[in-house]
Amino acid sequence: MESFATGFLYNSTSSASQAATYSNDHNDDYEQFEDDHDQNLDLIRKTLNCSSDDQAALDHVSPTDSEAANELNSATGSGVKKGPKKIRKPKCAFQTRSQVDILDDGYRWRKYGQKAVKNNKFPRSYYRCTYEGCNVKKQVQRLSKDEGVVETTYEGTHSHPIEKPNNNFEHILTQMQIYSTC
DNA sequence: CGATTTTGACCAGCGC
DNA sequence: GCGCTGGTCAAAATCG
Repeated sequence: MESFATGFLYNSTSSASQAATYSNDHNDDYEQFEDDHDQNLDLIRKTLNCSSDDQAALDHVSPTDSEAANELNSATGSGVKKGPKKIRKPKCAFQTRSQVDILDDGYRWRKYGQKAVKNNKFPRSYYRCTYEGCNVKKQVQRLSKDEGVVETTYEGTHSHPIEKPNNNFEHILTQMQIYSTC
């Protein structure tokens, strides 16, 4: 399996927006990164290191920003009902060029949903970390405009170490956790 | 047999 | 108010 980080999307700790450098209309931009893995990591570092006021608005993700960051009241509550207050969770997204949808990042995930999304022929999958007490979620979606690109959105912060620390993608995540506020 | 995936239903937010 | 859309639940099915 080979995967390349191709672009960071946004950090939703704020609602400010800026030019959608990595929007679907710029898929050609990915190609130049394929030969240079270090450059990919540098790109991630640069983007994650942006202040929380920076947010690349990706049109098919950002509209759900505010509500997607709800506190996980449902973990103990009765199903779909949500609490009265919204607590925004750190959320970051990036794109990878990969043959597979599921990037093995070393954590154990359980799929809890899948939805067809607008303007995309591929469904979006919803995963939750299975570690007890860890409420980290992620969304995985393949771009219809470029089937080789998988967009992964992480929400929350793991409260435990990686369970399978010998994967190639772990290195990228390690980099991300160092340089991001997520 | 426990863990995970699948999938239809439900709910909330938003725009019109 | 209504319809659309995204996010989640939970029962059933499947897997290891």
